Amino acid sequence: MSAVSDCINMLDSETKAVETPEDHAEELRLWLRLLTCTTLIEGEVRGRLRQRFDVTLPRFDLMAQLDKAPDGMTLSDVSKRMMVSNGNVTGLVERLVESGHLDRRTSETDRRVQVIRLTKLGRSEFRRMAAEHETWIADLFADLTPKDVRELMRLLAKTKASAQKSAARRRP
Amino acid sequence: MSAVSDCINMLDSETKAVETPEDHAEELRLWLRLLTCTTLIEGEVRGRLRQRFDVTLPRFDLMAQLDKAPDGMTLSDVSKRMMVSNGNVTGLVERLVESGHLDRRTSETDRRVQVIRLTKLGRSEFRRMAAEHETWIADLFADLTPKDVRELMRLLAKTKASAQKSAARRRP
DNA sequence: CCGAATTGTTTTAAGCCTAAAATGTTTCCA
DNA sequence: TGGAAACATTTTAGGCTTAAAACAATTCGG
Repeated sequence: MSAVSDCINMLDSETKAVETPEDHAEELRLWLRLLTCTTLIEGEVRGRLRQRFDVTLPRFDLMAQLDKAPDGMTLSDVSKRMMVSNGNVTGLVERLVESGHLDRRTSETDRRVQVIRLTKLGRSEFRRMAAEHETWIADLFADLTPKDVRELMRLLAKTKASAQKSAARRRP
Repeated sequence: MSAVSDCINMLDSETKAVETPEDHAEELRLWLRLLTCTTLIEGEVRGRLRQRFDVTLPRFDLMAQLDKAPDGMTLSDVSKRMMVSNGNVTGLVERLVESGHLDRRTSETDRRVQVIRLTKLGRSEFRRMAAEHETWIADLFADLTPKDVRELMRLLAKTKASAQKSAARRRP
């Protein structure tokens, strides 16, 4: 390679002024592996919830959010926490109110807002499921040492921050 | 704590004969963080695919599988690779055949089997999307060092193996 | 104060996804 | 060879999910 092309390449890598097709195969593989892990575990949890408790994963997730909020949450809160669309929450809540697990009421101070809470039934059923759920998760991760867990936590925190930054770059 | 209870606890942890409510909060947090990362990145990729190419993520994923298999794949192959149900693939393929991206034919040697391939259109569109997709992923993971990437790959491989083992324990 | 943005929720249309049952085909083996 | 088991796919019924549009209530700035 000539001195001139060396110089051009150096400029490229320094300034990013020219498009050189870089190799991002490693990041791609990492993303696929991350996705595989999540899909695998999620499918396993979904199946166990259905078999043991005849409940779906989204219902369980919604109840988990509410269990942490004794004073209730608004639908937008839930939607942000669960990272799903608003309309999605509307339907989910509808079914859980119908089955007696949730209580929904319009806020006294802002008539746009719906506040939802677990009912007694909802809370007791959730607690029962959550206890077992925790053992499933422990079993699924059983081969990881405490050090592995710590290290994964750290790297995933870094990953999350990186992805959030990238997302913010696109729509500021 | 008495020597007797020491002894009992030791037996517990050695033999797992008695149920002691152990603390699995760390594993639970790890799972939630893993899920958050995946959901975040998946949502971002989904949005970009829709905006730039008006294509859905499942369609893109299916085409990605086929791009790696020039001789085509059977529906079950695809279903296993993508870790989704058979019926799901049927519908997905239907729509992609309809739009001219896929070619589906019954196997000559086994009339149960459907073999699908990318059409010329499908392949060229996929390659165009994949090139850009790769840069999105690189950007989403941009803050990870090469060492971080390697370490995550290793730990996720271990996680996957652990989860598969746990799943196999349940349905052998 | 009043209209314009903003905010919270629901609706709509389309597609994705699953588990289970049904259908058609091949293989296995007694 | 005949039928049972296994396999590949489709169908079914129901639920999940999204983006975008519509609707309702509040807030904000002039």
